[in-house]
Amino acid sequence: MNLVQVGETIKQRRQRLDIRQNDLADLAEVGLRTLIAIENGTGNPSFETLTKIVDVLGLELNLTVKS
Amino acid sequence: MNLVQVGETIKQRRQRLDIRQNDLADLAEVGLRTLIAIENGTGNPSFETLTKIVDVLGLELNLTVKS
DNA sequence: ATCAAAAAGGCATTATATTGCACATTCAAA
DNA sequence: TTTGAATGTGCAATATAATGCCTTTTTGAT
Repeated sequence: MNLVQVGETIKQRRQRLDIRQNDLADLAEVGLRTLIAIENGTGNPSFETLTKIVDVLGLELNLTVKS
Repeated sequence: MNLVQVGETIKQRRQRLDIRQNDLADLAEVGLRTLIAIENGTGNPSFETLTKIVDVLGLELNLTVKS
């Protein structure tokens, strides 16, 4: 799971939930610029920023042993 | 999965692999201070920093739909 | 109890993530 | 094809993550 994949997952999930970037950014309490960068695989969000977005979308981050 | 849990997971994995913080920091190419903060649940690492460490430890980050 | 190595904290500096504003581009509906 | 909404960018300012040096605390072995 790299930054591009994270961005794709977030974007797809947002679209499936039919939310606009602007609203997701508000709900997650992050800047629109930040959300855009993440969805596009640009940027390098902090864990906290990522968590805020992920939480709103009903997604979760996991850390497991690579199989 | 919050920052504290991430720190615990990393620390436990590092200890299981019998690596010192100093060596893990070198292998992952992050500062020792940064690693310490992460393991202690302090700080707020960027995705990239987290990935560097996680990669060395044979762990992986996943983003999935919360069940 | 002593000692050495590992872990952790204080502080200052540097690098960079986050943000808002204004503007540009893309897209979908009328 | 126009037009408004959604998405995305350039730039500058601010917040904060990352780092190193030095010191302190903790841990584990003898």
